[in-house]
Amino acid sequence: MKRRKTRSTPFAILGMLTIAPMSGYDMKQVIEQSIAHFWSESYGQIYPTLKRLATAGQVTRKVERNSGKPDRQVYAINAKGREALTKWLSIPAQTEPVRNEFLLKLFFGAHLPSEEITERLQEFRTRHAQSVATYKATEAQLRREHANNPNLPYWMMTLNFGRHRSQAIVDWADETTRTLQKMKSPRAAAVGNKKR
Amino acid sequence: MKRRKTRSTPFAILGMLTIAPMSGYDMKQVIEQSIAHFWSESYGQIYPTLKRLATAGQVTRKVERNSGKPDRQVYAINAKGREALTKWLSIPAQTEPVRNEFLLKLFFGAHLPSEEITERLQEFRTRHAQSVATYKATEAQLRREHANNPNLPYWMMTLNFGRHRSQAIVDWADETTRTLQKMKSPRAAAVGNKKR
DNA sequence: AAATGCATGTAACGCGTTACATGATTTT
DNA sequence: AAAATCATGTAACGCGTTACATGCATTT
Repeated sequence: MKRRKTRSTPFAILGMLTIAPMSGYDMKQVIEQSIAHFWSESYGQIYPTLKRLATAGQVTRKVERNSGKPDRQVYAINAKGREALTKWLSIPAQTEPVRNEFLLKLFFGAHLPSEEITERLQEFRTRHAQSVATYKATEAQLRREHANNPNLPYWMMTLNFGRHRSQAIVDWADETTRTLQKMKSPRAAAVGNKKR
Repeated sequence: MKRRKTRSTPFAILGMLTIAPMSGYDMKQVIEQSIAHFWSESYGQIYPTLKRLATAGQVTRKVERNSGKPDRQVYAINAKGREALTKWLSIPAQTEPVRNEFLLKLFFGAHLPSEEITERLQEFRTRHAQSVATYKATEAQLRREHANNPNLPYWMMTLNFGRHRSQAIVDWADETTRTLQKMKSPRAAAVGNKKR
């Protein structure tokens, strides 16, 4: 009677097909250019899942023959698929267990020289500062290229989420860098000052 | 020659043992009270891993016999274990693939009534607002109870991280709620106003 | 000549969660 | 009387990634 994981992969794939019919190969690229900042799928998931969805009658498959290039198996979502997707969408998302290796290492930071921590922190900050820039650029691009797309508001919301979060992390990193500086400076050692 | 995942579980466990020697059972509780906001381990991982670490000579095991209660297998980290941990800590954390079901559902929000989205968003906001409160409380508690612990600064950093991130999410949720309100109000439909 | 892109798929592997098994003691 | 806590462990299962296999066309 325990809660079982709602394997979300088939629904992620159904969702992608509501944007446009596409092949497994396409889908990998589209995912990387749209939801990569909060979702990922590998070919090893995509191809078998598309097949299973076709068997379940939630998507239809059409073979596109191309001269030279391999055949493309193009999938499209149907009414049954849309129904299944909508049903799943209306179930509140359960919070999945978080695992952040960076924080884990920071938690045990006392076992490393603080210069090294500072370095890692800077790398981390840089990554997220770049993310903020990317989010902004993508927002502008989407507004231009999909102005009348009914999905646009929701796409913007997820981008906005990423931007807010990354910006918060940048701010935290700067604050933490200052903390580390203070820890290194002699003033901070006022209490336990045994040497000198 | 491809990058393989650095299974971090054994190192998380070694790290926990630097705080204090403990049993597998203890460790589960300690993890839940300390790093749960960015890390989790199940018994199914902890027990076998402790055994393997003992075989590898990175931890030592002592049996504590108790009247009535079952024996406790208490593990402690040794020099070899510390070495392995430090080595792992100095490797920059690779960014693991993110998967956020909430954002995935929001991304496909156009398929749901916007009232439902608003509801989910509010639940989400509440969860993170509570997190912020918990982070603050935990920070105060740690400052009191572990004032002279050399790990304290690093523990605070991870808590701070969580607080910043959750606060950013709360802010984003409020902003997004306003966006949803505007979408519902008739003014916003100015462009595509076909009916009426 | 070698690498990259297009395109589909399977097999192997690893990690992690959940369920199950056991059993005494303490709390509700 | 039932449920929760203490305590350890294994087995089964599922999901997801990575590696492998194939092969033509195009780009470097």
